[in-house]
Amino acid sequence: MEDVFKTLVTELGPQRWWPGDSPFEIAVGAILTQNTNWQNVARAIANLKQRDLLSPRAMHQLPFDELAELIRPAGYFRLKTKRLMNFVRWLMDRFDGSMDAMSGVSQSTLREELLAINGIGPETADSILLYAVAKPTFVVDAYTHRIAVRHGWIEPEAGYEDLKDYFESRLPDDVSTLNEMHAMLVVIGKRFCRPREARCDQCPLKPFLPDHGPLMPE
DNA sequence: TGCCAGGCCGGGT
DNA sequence: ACCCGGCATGGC
Repeated sequence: MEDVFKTLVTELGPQRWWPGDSPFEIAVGAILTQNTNWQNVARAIANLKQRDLLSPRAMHQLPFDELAELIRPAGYFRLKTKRLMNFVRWLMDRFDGSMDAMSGVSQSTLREELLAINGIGPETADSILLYAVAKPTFVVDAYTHRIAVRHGWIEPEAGYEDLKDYFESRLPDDVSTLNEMHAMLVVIGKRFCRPREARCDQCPLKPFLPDHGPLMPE
């Protein structure tokens, strides 16, 4: 996996993720991008930013319908409005709206608390932990799963925790590595590992394919 | 034109 | 402990 990491860095260069100017913006993006194209999320975030609503306090006071209308481009907008408000309510109650204050709590405790919020699952929680709070955790997503399965690293039935364990046990436990690794896997996924296409000819990770048999689309 | 995008929840087996 | 339908917009 170290070789995979080095290969990706050589091919892609550092990604400097997550796109976003503040920890709160990153957390909002993590919720909005659930099963959604980032381009649509960017629109929603631009709407919020334009009105100076991209802060915990401002969003906390925003009426449901107004928030819903602004994030509409991100899809599932009524659902995501609830999820954003759940998160912001927790952030205000627990940390007085300060994302920075989150780093004073242990990773495992913070993860449990995030998972207890309705609308925040394992990927969103880990994204916030890694990219907004700088806790060393690996983020699993659809690309991670697809790439790992297609390269024969793990069985197709593998769940979130299986994949998380797979990568974490093979990578150093530091924020910058886990950050870059996930970011680079997403780039690879978008570029070379589309669904329905088993052809990974152009993929820089091709040398790391197992030599036992053809690739099956998950 | 359908398929897809950086999931998660709730109800039913 | 899984399995599935629902949730919604915009680009290709």
